[in-house]
Amino acid sequence: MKPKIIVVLGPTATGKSDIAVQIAKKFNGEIISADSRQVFKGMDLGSGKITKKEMLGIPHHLLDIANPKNFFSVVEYKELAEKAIEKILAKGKMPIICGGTGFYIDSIVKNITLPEVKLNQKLRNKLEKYSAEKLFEILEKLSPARAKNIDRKNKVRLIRAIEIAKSLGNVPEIIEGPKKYDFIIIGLDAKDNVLKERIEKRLLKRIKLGMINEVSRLHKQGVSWKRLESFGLEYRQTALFLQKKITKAEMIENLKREIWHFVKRQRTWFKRNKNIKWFEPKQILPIIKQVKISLNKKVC
RNA sequence: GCGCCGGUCGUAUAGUGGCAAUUACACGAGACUGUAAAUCUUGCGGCUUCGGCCUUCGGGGGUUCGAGUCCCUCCCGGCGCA
Repeated sequence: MKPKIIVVLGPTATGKSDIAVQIAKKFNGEIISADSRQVFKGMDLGSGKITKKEMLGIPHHLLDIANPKNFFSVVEYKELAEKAIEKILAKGKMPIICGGTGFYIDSIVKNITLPEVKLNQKLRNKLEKYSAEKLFEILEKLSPARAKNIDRKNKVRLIRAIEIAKSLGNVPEIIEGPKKYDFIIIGLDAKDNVLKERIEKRLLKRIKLGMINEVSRLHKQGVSWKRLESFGLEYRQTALFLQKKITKAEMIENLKREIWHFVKRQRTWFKRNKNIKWFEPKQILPIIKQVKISLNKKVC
C-alpha cells in the first residue's frame, strides 16, 4: 500500500494554514508548504506566512529556504518537497502539503520530472530585447516539438524554453512518473463576498503589522525594485508605493483588485483537477474530527 | 433668465457625414514544459445554421443616398454672467 499524503489547497485567504495545522494535530502530521513566495526568507507579512505561534508546535517544511535575490523554481521545489516527504514518512508521521501554488502541488501529485537547467542571465538579457515572434523563430529551430505546443506570445515561456534548449540541445518532453503516494486532496473555497471581505481585512492587518517596512527592508538588503515587482501582489504594489509611483490609497485599491484576480486564476487552475474534494472553511473542522478512524484504514 | 461647454457599451475616453463605433480600466472565460502571487490568450449591445441579421451614441423631430457626427427643439449636468 502506498503511503497517504493529505493535500490542503485552495485560493488565497481561505484559511488553509490554520486548517492544515489542525489536521496535522489530529493525524500526527508535519506540514510541507506549497507556496512560491513563502519559500523566500524575509518575505513574511506580504506572503501571509504562518507565524511560529500559529504553528502550534507542528513542524513546517519549505518555508524560508531560498534567498529572494536568487532564482527559485518548481524544479528545486519538487526536489526539496520530496525529500521532506520521505523524511516525514520515515518518522512514521503524516505528510501534509498545504498551499495555493497549483503548479508546485501538481509537480508532486503528478510526479512530473523536469529538466534541471540553471538560469543563464547573460542569455536572458540578450533574449529579452527580442520580440515574441523572433523568440518563437529561435525556439522553432532549436526545438520544433516544444515550439508546437508553446504559447507563442508568451515571452517568459519562450525565453525559458530557449534557455533549456540551448543547455540540453532541445527541450525534453515532460514526464509524469509513477504515482508514489496516495493523495487525499482537500480544497478550501468560500463564497465570493466572504472571500473578498477576508482579503480586505487581512490586507489592512498586514499593513498595520508592518508589511511596508518588510518590503523596504528587503530592498535595503539588496533585493532590487524590479525583483520585488516581479513577485507580484503585495510585493509589487508596495514596491511601487515605496518608489512613490503610486499613493498608499492606490496601493490598497490595486491590491484588493489584484488579489481577487489571483483568486480567479487559482480557481481556474484547480478546476482541472477532478480529484479535489471541496469544502467551505467552516465545515471542514467537524469533518476532520469524524474521519479520525477511517483515515487509518481507507480513504475518507 | 442669458451665454458657453458637455451628455457615446459599468466607469473614464476616441470618434465632426460613410462598415456596432476607439482606447484604457473594471467585469467574464481560459491557458500553463517549468520565474507560476509570475506570464500569456480571449469575450464584453442582442441573436446567429458564423454567412450574416437586428437594435444602438440623453428624448423627439428634421436635412441627407447615408447622422454619434449637421440643423431645430426639449430634457439633464457643469461653468460664467445676471
